[in-house]
Amino acid sequence: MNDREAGPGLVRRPRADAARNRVRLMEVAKATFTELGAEVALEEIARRAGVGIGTLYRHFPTRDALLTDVYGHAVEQLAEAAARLSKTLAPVDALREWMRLFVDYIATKQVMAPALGAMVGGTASLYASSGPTIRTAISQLIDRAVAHGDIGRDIEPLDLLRAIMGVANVNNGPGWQDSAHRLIDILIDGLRAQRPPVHHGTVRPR
Amino acid sequence: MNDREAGPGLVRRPRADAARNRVRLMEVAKATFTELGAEVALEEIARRAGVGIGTLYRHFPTRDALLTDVYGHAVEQLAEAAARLSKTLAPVDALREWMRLFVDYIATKQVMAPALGAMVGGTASLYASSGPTIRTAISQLIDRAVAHGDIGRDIEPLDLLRAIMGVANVNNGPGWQDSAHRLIDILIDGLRAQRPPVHHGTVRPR
DNA sequence: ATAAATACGGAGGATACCTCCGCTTATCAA
DNA sequence: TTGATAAGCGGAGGTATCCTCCGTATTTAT
Repeated sequence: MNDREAGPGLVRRPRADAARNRVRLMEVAKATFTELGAEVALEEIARRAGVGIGTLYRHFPTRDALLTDVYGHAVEQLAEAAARLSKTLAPVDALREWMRLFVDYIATKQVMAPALGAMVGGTASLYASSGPTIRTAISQLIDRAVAHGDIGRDIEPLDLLRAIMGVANVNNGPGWQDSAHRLIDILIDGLRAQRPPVHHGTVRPR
Repeated sequence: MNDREAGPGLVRRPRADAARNRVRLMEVAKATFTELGAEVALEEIARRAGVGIGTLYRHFPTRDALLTDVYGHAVEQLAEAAARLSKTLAPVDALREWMRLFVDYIATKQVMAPALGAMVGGTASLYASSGPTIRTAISQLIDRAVAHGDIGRDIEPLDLLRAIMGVANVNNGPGWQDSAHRLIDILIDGLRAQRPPVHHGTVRPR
């Protein structure tokens, strides 16, 4: 009946109530972050989830841990998008599209601004968990564009995102997305300005 | 002996102890912000200054008020620098230099990152007090470059600074200043990429 | 059914914010 | 100088949030 070996390495099935609470906490946390912002009191989340504060802290020892678990999948989606765009678009276009996607994610789930912000350089723990994933994604896009000769400038991948985050951190006025998109274009043009000598005749004018 | 008119509009000389405490608080706050970051407990500052917390709050009703008063002069210096650079350098160079100056300010007084950050778009109150000054300064530089035909792209002035702040917000590793400087060059090249048709023969290659 | 592991949950200590008000001190007029 | 009074001081204390700790309750596996 038991699918585990007995003995010192014994691993019990996780308790049903624990699993239930964890899932419920994540659902409630996501809704509450969206409704009240990422600074909401953790006790509010526990209260809404109908569990004690102790339970919340047991499952997610820090606020960052909670944010990471709640929004981690978004990071994965962004990483997948980078791979997909690399296959379907010209290098520079892929880079541009991915950055726009990044902005759109922030726009859709406002709360992701602090979360993604931390992921590209904020809180150490959050950075540790998701930073490398994001970094790999954008590095892949940049490397491809460099290899293709479209851009030649040496840029720290995450710095591109940090620049955009800077604009997004002020989602005042409905115009911030346009600002961010314009900034992306400017950055890309800036990157192209110093591209190495072209080696295949034509360079698509954007 | 009294240089004021008596009467309903009477204005006493401010009390000496009040003036002393205000100055002392600002000195201590500056030192403490630099040492412990902008998030330090205000009660710590009051303690170090040897005054009661009530006194601190009377002089500076909010943390932002304190930050503004402590770092407001830096904003003025930046504004003056913009005017000065406008007179001594070519438009694009003035813009570049000013942005570098902005970065250097952040680098020198690390705590200015949050303060300047708020000034270019964070907390409403801080933005209200210093935002316009900064905005005027950089707008002046951008307008001049546009008028001169060096850059043609429509950019929200503060967005340039926000982009740089994004990089500065992560002053991890000693390399961030270089990153910021590189980003400035990229941004400027990006802005130049779409400049309007030149109308005076030569355009200085950077 | 029972033992043992696991998880629950909230009381409570710690810290920080900010207000309020009785007491102190500086200023000004006489 | 002195007295009246405006101005300022400062910290107690209410509120809020964080996070830990541990007695109790639940679940699992035998």
